[in-house]
Amino acid sequence: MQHYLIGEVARQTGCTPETIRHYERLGLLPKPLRGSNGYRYYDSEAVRRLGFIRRCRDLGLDLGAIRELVELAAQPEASCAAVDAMAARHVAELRARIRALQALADELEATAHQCRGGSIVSCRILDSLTPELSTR
Amino acid sequence: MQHYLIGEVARQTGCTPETIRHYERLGLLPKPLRGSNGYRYYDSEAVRRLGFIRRCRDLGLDLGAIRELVELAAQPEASCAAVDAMAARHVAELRARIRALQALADELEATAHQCRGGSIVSCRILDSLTPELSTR
DNA sequence: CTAAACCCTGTAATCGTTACAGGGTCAAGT
DNA sequence: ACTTGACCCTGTAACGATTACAGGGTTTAG
Repeated sequence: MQHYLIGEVARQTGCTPETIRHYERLGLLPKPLRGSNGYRYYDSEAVRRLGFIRRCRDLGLDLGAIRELVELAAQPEASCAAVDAMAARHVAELRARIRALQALADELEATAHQCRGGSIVSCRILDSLTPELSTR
Repeated sequence: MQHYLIGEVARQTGCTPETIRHYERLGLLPKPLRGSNGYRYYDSEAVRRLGFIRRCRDLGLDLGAIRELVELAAQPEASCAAVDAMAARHVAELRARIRALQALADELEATAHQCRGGSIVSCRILDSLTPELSTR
């Protein structure tokens, strides 16, 4: 059975060793075997699990949600519907974030185009970024 | 000349009083006048400036970038091109984030559809979230 | 005259990570 | 053998942007 040092695991998963130790402290990763020198030795299952966590983070899940998933996965008799529901909920959130970012990017781009090479006194960006105040 | 208590400014700009005091500590907002009771009194210029900051935050700019903008705005002779460049840079970042989120949402949605009501042992979501390990 | 709704300061928590200080270990090269 | 460099360890503190809390003072309406 192969084992890996924390640095190798880091390279394989795209996390840093610090993040891996951090996840261990949080209880998201099981405590790995330790050599007589105190080094952590991970098996491929641990690498797989960390890869899962990393990927979930990329998807924008927070560690709380990931913890839910990891715990769900640890009970193989549980219904897949719970996982499915989480996924659906998260997709909805992602779509909402995308819409908001899209609007903001469009807006910023539009205002930037109004301003080319003038001096800042007439710069429209700063003006257009400033919301109207209740003009009363 | 009208002046506003911190709570009124908060309501007008959508920040909390705590955030406003925080910005003052960071030097993003000039120190306001103080009454004999120690209360902060803001004028409409300060409200405007805070509105600008708030709006930039909504746009996804971090406080460092906002600080740059605020300082640029304070030097009216500076070229508008700098502001323009910042805006362009930020739009590019936003677009990249949008693309990534889009891909991830699609992926999560696709995998969720593969899994309806089964038990977790055969759940594809967890599998598909786990990246392929170097199969060697 | 007192209770609610404000305001103040200063400090610490949040989240997910990263950095640092101050050490120990290991493999390769000279 | 010995040093160099790349790794590993622990524990603690920083980051960014806020938010919460403790422990107080002030103002306003009933």
